[in-house]
Amino acid sequence: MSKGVTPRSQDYARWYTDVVQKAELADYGPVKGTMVIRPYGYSIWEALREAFDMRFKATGHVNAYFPMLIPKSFLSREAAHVKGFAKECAVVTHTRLMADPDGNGVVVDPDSKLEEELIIRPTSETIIWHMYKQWINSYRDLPILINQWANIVRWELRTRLFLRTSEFLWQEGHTAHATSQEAQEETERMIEVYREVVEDEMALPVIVGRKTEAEKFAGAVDTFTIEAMMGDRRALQCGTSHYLGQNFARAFEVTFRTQDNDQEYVYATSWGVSTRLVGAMVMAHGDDKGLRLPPRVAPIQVVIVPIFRDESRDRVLQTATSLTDGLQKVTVRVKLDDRDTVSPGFKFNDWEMKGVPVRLEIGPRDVEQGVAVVVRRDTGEKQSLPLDQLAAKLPALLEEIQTSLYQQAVDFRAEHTQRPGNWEAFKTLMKAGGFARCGWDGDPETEAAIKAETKATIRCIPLDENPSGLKCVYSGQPAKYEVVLARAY
RNA sequence: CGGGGCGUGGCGCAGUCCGGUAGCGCACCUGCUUUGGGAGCAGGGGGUCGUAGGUUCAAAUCCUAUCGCCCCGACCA
Repeated sequence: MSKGVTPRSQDYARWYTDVVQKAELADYGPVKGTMVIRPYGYSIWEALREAFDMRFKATGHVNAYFPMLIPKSFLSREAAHVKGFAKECAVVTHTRLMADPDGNGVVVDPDSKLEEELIIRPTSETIIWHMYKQWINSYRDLPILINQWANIVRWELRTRLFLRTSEFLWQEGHTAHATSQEAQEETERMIEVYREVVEDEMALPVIVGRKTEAEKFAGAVDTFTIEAMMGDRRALQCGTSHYLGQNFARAFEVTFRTQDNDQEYVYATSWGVSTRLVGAMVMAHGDDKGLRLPPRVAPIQVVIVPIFRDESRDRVLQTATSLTDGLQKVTVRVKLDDRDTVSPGFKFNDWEMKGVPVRLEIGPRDVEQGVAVVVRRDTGEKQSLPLDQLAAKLPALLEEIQTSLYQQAVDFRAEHTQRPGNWEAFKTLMKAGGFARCGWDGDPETEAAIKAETKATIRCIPLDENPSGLKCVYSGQPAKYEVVLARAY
């Protein structure tokens, strides 16, 4: 492995790819656009999944699993939805392979062609609503609050590890309600859950808002989003929650009897976050030494690197081992790196690349004095602390690092967010990179023109918008909305 | 799908113009010395040069075909 990563300032895209691979988060799969999530990357995903899952359950949801293969006909039900996904669906046409009659290898058995082709889910709305039709008869059957953790496939052209791959892992919540109001409350409840996890656990500040007509989910009435700023000042959509109205209920003919014995279509929501969030953490917190993980989701919070010569080996390792045991008792996720095959210097760099929040160095001198060198990954700051105080002090230090990473991200975003007063200032900002908060006249043509001229999109209409007195940054007309614009991933 | 580029040990590349014993760096293995910021030295293993034809005494190199991949332009968590 060559040393280090490409500096961010030199080539941000390459820096990202370098970090993902060198921190052993993921690797490329053999099929274009596919990704192997390696154990270290997967354990980060597990931490995120746990943080979300406990909150889903606390808000009344249950997990279930629906099939990956979907009859092709299901996709022709909801017009807008089809339009959104048809172009990127993988299709299963045959069910068998056979030995190649002309020589080596295998070929598709032409006799195994399916009568109805199957598609691999690009999202599960259709199959879930097919099932909901069978499960819902009465208002007594509502609400249904189901979530599933699954993989999905979208045949993407331009792919990047975690950010956009042909197959990815995610969570999709699909709920059915008796009233529009209840479904809308659910939509907003879940975007708030997303905000909480991303900000509190991932230390990543987000802007909560609604998507414009052009940017919302195919088939949704209303889409809520959380948007974060990455290290190159571009925006990344980190999670979405959709109010689907009765669109899917109509498409799949899901009706229920009300208390008054009327027949009505069910109201729906869906919401999801994906492994893209792992990429978001890399890009939001990483530096030229690699990853910087927020302690709450770091698979390893504290790594202990022993430093010894032959004659001091036993003493140092004994101290390091008992320190490891002691810290594990205060529920710090700690790892003793006792590898004999690499040097301490290599380990320092290795764990910095992997973003471990705190490193403890223990050498012969430290053992003599009963101390350890404590190094923060976020600031690089070093200090010596007595061994017997570590168990008491480390939990607080980890919380401090968590807060510090969040604050650094908040400050960075603030530095690169402006309110451009005119079109020229806006263009300059978009070219330099950053978030623009400004007025929009609400016209889709204006939105399209802005995108065509600057590649910037309306990331969202923030919940705390206030358009009064604002003018549209493009047309100069009175603003109908206050929006956040940026170039996005 | 339009434009540009590349296929040579695990990874990154040189060699191709001008045919003549397949090389370099990293990684890997063994040994010794090392270990407080990516250790040093010595030795070692590993490639039918994307594939298939052709030209030639001889092809990584020339010719033809073919496959695959990457980058840039219209969509997306």
